[in-house]
Amino acid sequence: MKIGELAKLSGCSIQTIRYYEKEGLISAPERTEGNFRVYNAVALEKLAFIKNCRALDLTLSEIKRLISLQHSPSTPCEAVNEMIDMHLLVVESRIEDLQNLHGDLRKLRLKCGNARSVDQCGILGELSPRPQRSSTRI
Amino acid sequence: MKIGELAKLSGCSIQTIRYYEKEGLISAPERTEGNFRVYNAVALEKLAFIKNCRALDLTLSEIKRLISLQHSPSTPCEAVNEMIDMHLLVVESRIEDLQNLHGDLRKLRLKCGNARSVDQCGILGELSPRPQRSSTRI
DNA sequence: GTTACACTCTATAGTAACTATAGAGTCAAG
DNA sequence: CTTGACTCTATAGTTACTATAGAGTGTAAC
Ligand SMILES: [Zn+2]
Ligand SMILES: [Zn+2]
Ligand SMILES: [Zn+2]
Ligand SMILES: [Zn+2]
Repeated sequence: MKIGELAKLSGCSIQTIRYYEKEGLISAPERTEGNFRVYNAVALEKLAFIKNCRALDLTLSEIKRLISLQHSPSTPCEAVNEMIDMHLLVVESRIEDLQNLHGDLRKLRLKCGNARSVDQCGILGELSPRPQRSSTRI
Repeated sequence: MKIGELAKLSGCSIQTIRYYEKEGLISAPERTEGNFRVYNAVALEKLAFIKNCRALDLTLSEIKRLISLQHSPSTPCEAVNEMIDMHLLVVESRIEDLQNLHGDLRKLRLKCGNARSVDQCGILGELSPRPQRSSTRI
């Protein structure tokens, strides 16, 4: 099959497939006489693997590492476990950051009601630094 | 003050300050005879405003919009409220996505114990498409 | 006066993972 | 033989910076 069909079957765009090839995530396929790429079912599996990994938000370089690990099947798989563990930590800290952000945004949202003018806006007022509203200091 | 001092006081890097100027978030300051940028306290306040907004993950173009709103102080501030509301929705959906991802990663992590070889790795097995393990079909 | 040093200037390239073109070529059908 | 769908390469754009290179500025010591 040509790249268009592979794109449809895999759910990756044509440009993404060519990009993965350029980045070394999939191997360069055979070409027709007219220089068109020709793929087989194996290519589709490789793309599916990459898609699964991307759905877990693994980076392309992590995926590359996994692929290269697959090329030495008898080595221990510890590195895979570690990668997932690291990933879990990153995701957890991102969630925490976003939850803090969410709290900040909600507090900020409460600073302004409806139908004020820009210079009276509680939100903009909160975002602006306050040089002389220092009633808390003597 | 020159850009180095502003950078220290504001917590933005020198390059970031110049970048904000190029992007139109802060106005181009006066220059010395030797072509050095010269700032005053107002510039510091503008940077503080931008920093506050960035801490809430507002994009530079959203911040630009807020700044331009501040230039017409008597218009209603509805757009500000809407921006924050939109932002809350985006953050909420990102959190949800990440929590789903977290669940997926944890489930995946359980697929592999310790000290297997790469070709026996439960994680890699799960990430790979399974062409003939179709025991669920007839 | 010159030399060392810290600072600043512009312009450019890099980051991640694509997306979107431009302009040229391929190939089958009508 | 032309139309149209497809493909090719190469390049630029996305976001919010960061990191250079190479040149110039300004001040203080010697
Ligand atoms: Zn990772
Ligand atoms: Zn308001
Ligand atoms: Zn937003
Ligand atoms: Zn494993």
